[in-house]
Amino acid sequence: MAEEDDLGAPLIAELHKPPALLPIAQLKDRLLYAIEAFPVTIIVGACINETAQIPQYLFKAGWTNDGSQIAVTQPRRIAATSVSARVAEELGCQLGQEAGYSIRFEDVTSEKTKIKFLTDGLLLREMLVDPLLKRYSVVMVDEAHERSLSSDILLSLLKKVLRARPDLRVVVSSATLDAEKFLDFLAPDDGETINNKTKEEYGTIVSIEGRTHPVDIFYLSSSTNNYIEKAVETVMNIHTSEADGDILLFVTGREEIDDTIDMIADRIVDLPHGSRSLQPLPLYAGLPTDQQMYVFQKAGENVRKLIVATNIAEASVTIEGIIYVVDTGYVKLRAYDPVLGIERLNVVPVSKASATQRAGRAGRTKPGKCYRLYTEADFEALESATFPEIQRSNLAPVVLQLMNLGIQNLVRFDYLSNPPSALVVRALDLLFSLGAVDIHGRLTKPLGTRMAELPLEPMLARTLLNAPTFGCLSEMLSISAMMTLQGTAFVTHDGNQKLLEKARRRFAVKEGDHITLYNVYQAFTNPAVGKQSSQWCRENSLNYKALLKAVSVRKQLRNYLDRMGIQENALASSDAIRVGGMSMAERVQRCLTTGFFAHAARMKSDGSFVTVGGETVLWAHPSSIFFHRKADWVIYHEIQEAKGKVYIRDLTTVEMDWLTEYAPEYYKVKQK
DNA sequence: GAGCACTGC
Repeated sequence: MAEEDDLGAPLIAELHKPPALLPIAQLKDRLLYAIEAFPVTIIVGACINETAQIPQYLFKAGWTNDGSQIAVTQPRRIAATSVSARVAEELGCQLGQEAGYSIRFEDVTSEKTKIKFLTDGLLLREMLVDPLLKRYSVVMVDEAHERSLSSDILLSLLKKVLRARPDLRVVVSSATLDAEKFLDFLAPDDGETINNKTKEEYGTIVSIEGRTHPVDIFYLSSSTNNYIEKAVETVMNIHTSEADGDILLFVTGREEIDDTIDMIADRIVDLPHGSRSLQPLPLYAGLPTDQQMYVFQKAGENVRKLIVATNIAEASVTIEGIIYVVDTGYVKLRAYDPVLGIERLNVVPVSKASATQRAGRAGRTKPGKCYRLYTEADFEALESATFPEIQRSNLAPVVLQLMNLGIQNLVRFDYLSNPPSALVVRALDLLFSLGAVDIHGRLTKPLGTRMAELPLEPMLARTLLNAPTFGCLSEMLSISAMMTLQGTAFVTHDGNQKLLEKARRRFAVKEGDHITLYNVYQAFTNPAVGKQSSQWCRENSLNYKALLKAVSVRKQLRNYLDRMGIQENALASSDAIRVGGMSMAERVQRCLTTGFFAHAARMKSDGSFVTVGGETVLWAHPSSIFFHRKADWVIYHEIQEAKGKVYIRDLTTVEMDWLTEYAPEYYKVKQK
């Protein structure tokens, strides 16, 4: 590997030091002691084994004898279900008995359940009805180092709960590096006490690092300015000179995956006859499930798999048989511009934690090798952990949820990492303009609390809650459910984009994308048309799994509204809105305006759009029916920048008068 | 004119 090549940057090895292993029995005793003695225990370096074992230790040590439960939160549904299944097996019980899981749409628990795995987002929802989490004696937050929005918020709230409940035990599981930060955050400051405990008495760190196979790390001797070319080079070198074992290559997105696979395909042709072949396979979240399956199938005789993946392979998806990891050192991360309200996807260097996680993917079954396409000095210069999501997201949904939990002052809230105040202010502004927050900064009742309860972003929640007034509740339920699919409804089954566009045209209407998606939902669920079948989806370039999800989401939304006592035909509540002779399309268009007035734009003669203030040039996303058609005023669901161009997605035509009619305050201010 | 990193309720 270390030979000079055209790119002038050979890979050099870092000497590998075998880690010391802590005997499992000793680990158990230390953990049980720590959790007994300290309200807060931070566990460093636990992998799947420990995540499954620790709650069982606690269960067997009597932490649920008083009838309470142990909660283990996960950032992803798949982890909650798979780890709970494993624990149930180890306990020798049926899943849903002593061990179970609870995720959105699926509650596999019973009165007997003692160990409950759930997503961190769902535990946050539980806090609405049980703010002190009284049913749990221990809450374990797994994968805290990922710094997801919900696990960060959960830790803030747990910090408060701990002060009110000296009996509660919080266990935070993190991969290396950040342990001190979590402990500092949850424990009292130096010299202070909480429930009569000093910082030293309040929490402890237990380290169980190094239980996987060793992975040799190689770095470049000098940086490269074309990591894709270097990646192709490295992959080919591994393939021709290293022993058996599949390769996992991390790049940043779909386009890079396609490019890389094309380049590899060109190089494969040059391989000598009779040599082992290389099979490149793409893996990214947007890939339809049937195509993702190839990645998990064993390669044929004399074939080496090369999986070219996004970050999905870093933690969400695990592939057996990976011995070699090639890490370009980059990732695509979301950034939110609070001034323009635009989301961006930026390619940025990974964090040390990410790089370590990526390398670890090579050592799951036996010792492996990781090739980092950057220098050791570059690695040392990386941020230790990924920038927390709370510092780079649209915070309107979070702010709404926190207010509904009784948090009044969002600026002074005790965050694990403070979000930039511009993000908080922007969120409050939006919530105010939607009527969820009053002039005093308090959540309104019932509108604000209802919006917070719905599992929808605020603008969509507001729209749905307005639907009865326009006599289009049923339609808006379907549209809301389809919007949660985030553009995944249509899909190419064989890479044929033309078929997809043809299919889209079959459902398209002149009013725009929302009603087009409504037509898709109607057709899919119609017993005489789509019959909720995968076959029909295939024929219409539709994503079967996504549409099934829409059906579930719609049911759930319907349940929420039923519980709120919201039904169709609440027309009498507002005689200002005359919907009598109005077409259903117009009712939906007007209703959408009441939630998305802040996302209004007008098409210019060149086909681009401008916002009301006229400061930004926008383009219809290629998936919109207005990519090709003319329009005047529209509202859009989402705005995102890609490659320097700002795209708006999911557009529906509106009349300018509706904007001032339904949002007079908002447009009065804007026009000054 | 030509495109979503990844999760979650």
